Amino acid sequence: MEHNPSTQDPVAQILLLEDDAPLRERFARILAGWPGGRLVTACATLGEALAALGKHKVDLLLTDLRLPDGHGTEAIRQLRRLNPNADALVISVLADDETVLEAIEAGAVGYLLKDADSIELLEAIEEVRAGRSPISSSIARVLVRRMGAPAQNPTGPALTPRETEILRGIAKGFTYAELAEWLNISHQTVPVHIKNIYRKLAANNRSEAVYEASKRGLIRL
Amino acid sequence: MEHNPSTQDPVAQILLLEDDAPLRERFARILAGWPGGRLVTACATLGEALAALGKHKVDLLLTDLRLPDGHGTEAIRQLRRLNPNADALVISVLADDETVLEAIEAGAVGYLLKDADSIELLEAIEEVRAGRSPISSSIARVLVRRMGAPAQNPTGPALTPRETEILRGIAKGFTYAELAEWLNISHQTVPVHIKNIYRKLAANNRSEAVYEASKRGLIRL
DNA sequence: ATCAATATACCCCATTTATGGTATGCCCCC
DNA sequence: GGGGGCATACCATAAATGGGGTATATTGAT
Repeated sequence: MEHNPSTQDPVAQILLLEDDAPLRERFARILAGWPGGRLVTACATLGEALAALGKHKVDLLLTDLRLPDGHGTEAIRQLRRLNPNADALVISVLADDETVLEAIEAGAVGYLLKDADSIELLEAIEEVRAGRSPISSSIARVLVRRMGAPAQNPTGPALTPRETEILRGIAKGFTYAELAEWLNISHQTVPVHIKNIYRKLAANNRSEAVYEASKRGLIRL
Repeated sequence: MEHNPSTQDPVAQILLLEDDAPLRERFARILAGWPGGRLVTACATLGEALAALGKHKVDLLLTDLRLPDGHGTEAIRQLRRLNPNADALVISVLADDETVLEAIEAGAVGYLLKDADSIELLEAIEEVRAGRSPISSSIARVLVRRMGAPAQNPTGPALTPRETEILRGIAKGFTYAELAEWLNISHQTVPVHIKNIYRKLAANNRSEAVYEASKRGLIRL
């Protein structure tokens, strides 16, 4: 994640999307007194935000997720369609896996949980602008759980080392013959392992096996 | 990630693994004056740590990654083999994707970058014990980049909507016939799309296509 | 000492894929 | 109004795969 100061506007054009009026105004006040960015608009609804995104160049979107007329991820998606270099920072009370993952997938690079200790908004914005990802620790846990240690908690039957090797080979598109040569075994033995893999993964063919194994964290792509 | 106070020892048994003597001692001193945990041992090498893990019950591992005789992820793996409920918190200067992902995969739930502002060790430990994931923002960016918005930054040639649909079907193991029925098109048309997919992804068969597409973020598994 | 799991090897055959063509209708953009 | 990209459809054939057997050697655990 290179940062090129020449293409990076030193003063960020900020769009704020937050339906709670007191909070929105609080954020707006904080931003008003901050030289690092300019608040383009403060919106209370998704509709307003989508309209505003069409009218103004926005570098940074600060957004809530649960909105009266839709979901903040829509604003994130629209932002990144219009300007792939723009960043989105989520500020939400929602912390369930699905919501968090959807926001990250939509393109959010930061995610602050709206709770407890007052949010260090400007600090987080600076982090984002510097190419880092400020994320509340509860939210980070979702990502860690999602990415991490699936090898320790395999969902179904475990694959033997040999099977894992072969599975990796399959994922890379090797044919039976190539796998046999690669592993220095008979081209007759390869399908045996593969059949066992299919049984364990409840798959019926190569691509489904790759899909299943990847979903279960047995291989990393 | 439920937290059950009854099975959670209120006083964490902590193993510290850090090869840099001054830092190790600094951490040890911090832990010594902290009622929330007990420092079982402070190790300087992977070997010592692996031995210590065999001898003592450890709830929390604080570890560096680059060690004179190996990699801290090995200690994490060993820890989690012995006690799947134990947590690992990485403290390292390393921030490259591969290192970070390997540590998370090994089972680390927190990752503090050893830099700049003095590490808030106790705060981070408390976060970990509370089931959260303290992660430095530079490190979090690695996770976000890995999980997020690849659809916005497709690496190679883009797939058409139809191709994407078919690719998803392939990943799920559908045959040509099933795909044709699913999409209500001729079973003759399916291979045409698939050929185009192969060309765009530089793949030669189904599993390689799934592998490539997943790596490029064109599909999410 | 035995059993279970793993890895190895071979055979057969129906089904599925991969690859090469050619061709038409649609829609959008310049 | 023509060009480009997309989706559609068909044909033919060689290669690869999937599923069914059976069998042996090794190894680690009981």
